[in-house]
Amino acid sequence: MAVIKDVARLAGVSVASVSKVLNNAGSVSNKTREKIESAIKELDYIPSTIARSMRTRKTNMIAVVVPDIIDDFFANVFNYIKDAAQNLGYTPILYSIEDNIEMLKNYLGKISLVNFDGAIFCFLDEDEVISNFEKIQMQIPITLFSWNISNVKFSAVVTDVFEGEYKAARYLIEKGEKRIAFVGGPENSRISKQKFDGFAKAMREAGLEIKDDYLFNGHCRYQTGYQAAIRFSRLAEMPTAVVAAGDNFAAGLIKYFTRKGIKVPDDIKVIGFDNIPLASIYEPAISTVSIPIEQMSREAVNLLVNKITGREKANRTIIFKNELLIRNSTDRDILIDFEF
Amino acid sequence: MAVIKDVARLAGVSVASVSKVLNNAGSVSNKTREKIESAIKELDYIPSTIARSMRTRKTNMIAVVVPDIIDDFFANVFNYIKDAAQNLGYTPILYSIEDNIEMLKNYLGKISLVNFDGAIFCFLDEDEVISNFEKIQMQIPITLFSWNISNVKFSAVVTDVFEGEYKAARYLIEKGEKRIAFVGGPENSRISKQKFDGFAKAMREAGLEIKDDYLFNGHCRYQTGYQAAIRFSRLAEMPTAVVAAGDNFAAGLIKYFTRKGIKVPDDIKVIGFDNIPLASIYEPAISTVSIPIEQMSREAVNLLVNKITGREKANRTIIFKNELLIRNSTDRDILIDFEF
DNA sequence: TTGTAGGCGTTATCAA
DNA sequence: TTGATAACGCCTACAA
Repeated sequence: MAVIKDVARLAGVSVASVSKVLNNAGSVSNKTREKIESAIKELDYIPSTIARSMRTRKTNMIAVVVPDIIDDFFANVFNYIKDAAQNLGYTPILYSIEDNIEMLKNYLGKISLVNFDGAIFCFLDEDEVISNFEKIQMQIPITLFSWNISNVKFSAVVTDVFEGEYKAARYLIEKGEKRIAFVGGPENSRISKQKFDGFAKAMREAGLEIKDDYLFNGHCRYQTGYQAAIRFSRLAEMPTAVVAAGDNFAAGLIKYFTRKGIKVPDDIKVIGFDNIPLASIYEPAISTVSIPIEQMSREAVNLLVNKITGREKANRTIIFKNELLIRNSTDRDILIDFEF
Repeated sequence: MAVIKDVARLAGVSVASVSKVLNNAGSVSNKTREKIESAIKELDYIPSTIARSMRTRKTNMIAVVVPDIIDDFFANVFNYIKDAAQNLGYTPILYSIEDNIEMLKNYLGKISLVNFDGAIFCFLDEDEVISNFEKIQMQIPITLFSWNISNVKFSAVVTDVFEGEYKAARYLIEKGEKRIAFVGGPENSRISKQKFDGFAKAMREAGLEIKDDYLFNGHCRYQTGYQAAIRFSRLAEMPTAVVAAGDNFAAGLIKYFTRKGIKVPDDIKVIGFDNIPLASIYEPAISTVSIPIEQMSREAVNLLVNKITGREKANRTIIFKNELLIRNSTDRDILIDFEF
């Protein structure tokens, strides 16, 4: 591996000049620049980003921490973040905590977050770790991708999942449903609680009871929805509608119901959350709450990079609207335009 | 941020001793060790991995390059690789080339793959880039996750997708299908060609014609399958079965057919590939070819790490079997055991 | 416009 | 068992 010194020697100049050409900073005559450039080519020289990082104290890497990368929602979020980051010259490093707060703490505590120029945390602002976040923020900028519309301690892109789930439940209630079940993510996760609270508010307002039997929690996978459906269908009095806090749940629910001859939406309605690609491709297409993850991801990166470069100093929160999308898992006859 | 010098000063020892404790190498008396350890704790000292990398020329990072991270298949592959790598103390860095060979070349050429201790390339051994791979391999070990069972230039975990697709087509032919269509990935991708060739072999052997109208290619997304279904269903003579080179294709196909009242599997049979979680949760459950990605991922990492550590010197290829899984998109009455 | 030299935070060699 | 010190490859005053 050639190093800068080799280039300098071959070009017959000093390392300083080579460095200047590399970073096109400082002044070099055209003649030396050419000599250097051809030496670089000849040697296949690539500057060591490690040595560079050591010297400049920047790595051009950002940490992206998500609850669970197997969940399509976060896979998509990460992908958008990746695109946005790469466009700005940053490499995103993915961390998945697999819905395990201990693992998160572990990352936060011992991982050398120092090696990153910044970090983005997606739906991870649990009370337990907020103080860790503040500590980290003393070292490097962080941005939250979150549900918390009133947070002021961090820069954030947020969408109000409480309100989103409220709208979902409200929709079912207005259609006349009374026995409505809820399938949520891990019980101890903050975002799950937010969604549940939105659901609960709609139920309370309508004077409807929230039965323990109608509640189910688990990782945001098909399986959880499937299991929930098994439980629900064994009840003496089955629910007639389910608010699912994720599209994966919804797909699992529908799968089991359909297998058992329970028709969706005729016998039971199901509504999801997130609007992952699966939601529109599933049959029946899944009604859901859509979150503008592409824009949110892009802005999350912008916010972070602005802080990293010092262009922006104060914390800022950008709020994004979510939207109820009605499809065939709640309404047999809705006609859906597929864009594809 | 405290550095090693601060620790040494606080403990009243030399940096050399601190370093020894950090790497528990060399010999230090218990007394100094204790002093150092408490100094570390007091200062919240974390060694700089950058400086460390600079000195040791190891980063403990491996590059993982996949064709398209939005494809669930590769999201799952990456996740397994991630687990295996982390268990061995390596951080995987994800690169998605988005089915674009130019982007791959770009990564290969200019990216400082030098910063990685090794790299894993997933289904990316196109002829065009093999020579680049060899060049890279002169710098760092690489492992291929591949279809190429007879490769000898690299260490690899492989599964024979040619044979897998052959089995899929064969199955439909044995059920009496004659008008069989094929939906494949990007035309210029090598793995797509392998799959097509497997399909074509079965067709040829059975004396069946491969019509141009029955061929469709695109990125491995739902949309491609959906579009293919549109095309197929407009034909004067529709196919009665489709071999889809990915489960996403299959889901898109089934979606469109079902919407149009074309029954799967009664009117048309569809078979996928990869056995992503979606395949079993879809309704009807999708017949597919299953690849043991968990074991393959683990072994890919093992192979690579063994080379990195020097435990293994020669190239080695491990071959994994794939398996035809019959579900309801080809057979109405098959009863499927869901493990969930 | 060019070059010299110091330092970023480690590890590793070699004396003491 | 300890500690000085020289790298690792790069950037950047500062001097020439």
